[in-house]
Amino acid sequence: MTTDSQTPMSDDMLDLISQRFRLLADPMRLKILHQLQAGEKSVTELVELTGASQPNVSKHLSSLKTHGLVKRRQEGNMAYFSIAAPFIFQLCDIVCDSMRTEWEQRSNLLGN
Amino acid sequence: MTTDSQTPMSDDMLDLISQRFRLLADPMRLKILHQLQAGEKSVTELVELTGASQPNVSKHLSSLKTHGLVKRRQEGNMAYFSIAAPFIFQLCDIVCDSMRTEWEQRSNLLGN
DNA sequence: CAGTTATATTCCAGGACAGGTATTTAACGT
DNA sequence: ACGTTAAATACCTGTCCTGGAATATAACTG
Repeated sequence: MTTDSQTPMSDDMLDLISQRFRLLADPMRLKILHQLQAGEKSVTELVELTGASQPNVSKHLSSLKTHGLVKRRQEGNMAYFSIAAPFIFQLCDIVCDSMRTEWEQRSNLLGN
Repeated sequence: MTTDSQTPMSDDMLDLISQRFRLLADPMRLKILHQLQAGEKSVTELVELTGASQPNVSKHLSSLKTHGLVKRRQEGNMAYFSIAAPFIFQLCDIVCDSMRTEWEQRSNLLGN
């Protein structure tokens, strides 16, 4: 299924979509998600891997969880987080590909 | 080609990707892009279609153009804008689909 | 129970950004 | 040249949001 380009999109829908994108519009959150792509991680692990402060990581994880992008599993003392919405990597792939093609076009303009 | 989940992503790359997402993380910009999906539009047309002020629309178009998402064509007195990066609609489609499936899951939980 | 470790939360300060108003620039018609 | 229309820019303000520091909560250990 694809988005209809004819019917105008409701403002509520636009808000929801932009909300989703805003969640991905932060380098630290992307970093966390990228680390989680390799598999489930505890908060402490993510703190070490990202170099961010523990409260900062916890806060980002909280918002990611609220919006359903990650899920949380508690085990004893610690909390393990993992990806709940694999589609985000499709999004990142599309963005990365678009940047690659742009760079290629630019280098072609310069090189030839 | 797909994003490598093994090698850590550089901070610069994460910044660039998040920048792209941030461009889509605004309802008004999404509205403008959605209108442009139907075809090239002048600034005045976009002002009418979106209900935003003219300076506001111009500013959004400016940032969209700077990041290569739209292109500008001048004709006499007026400026026509059109989509330069169709991949953004892939992104929106993926997000919309993800929201649809979430809602279906929720309604299933409630209904059954 | 006291101490320690892991995580979450609160509070605050600084920066980024969207929208409004006013103004400017540019191109057209008379 | 003047007036008008289209678009862009400058400036300001309020708001959102990120990150840091301190604190709170929760679970384990002895």
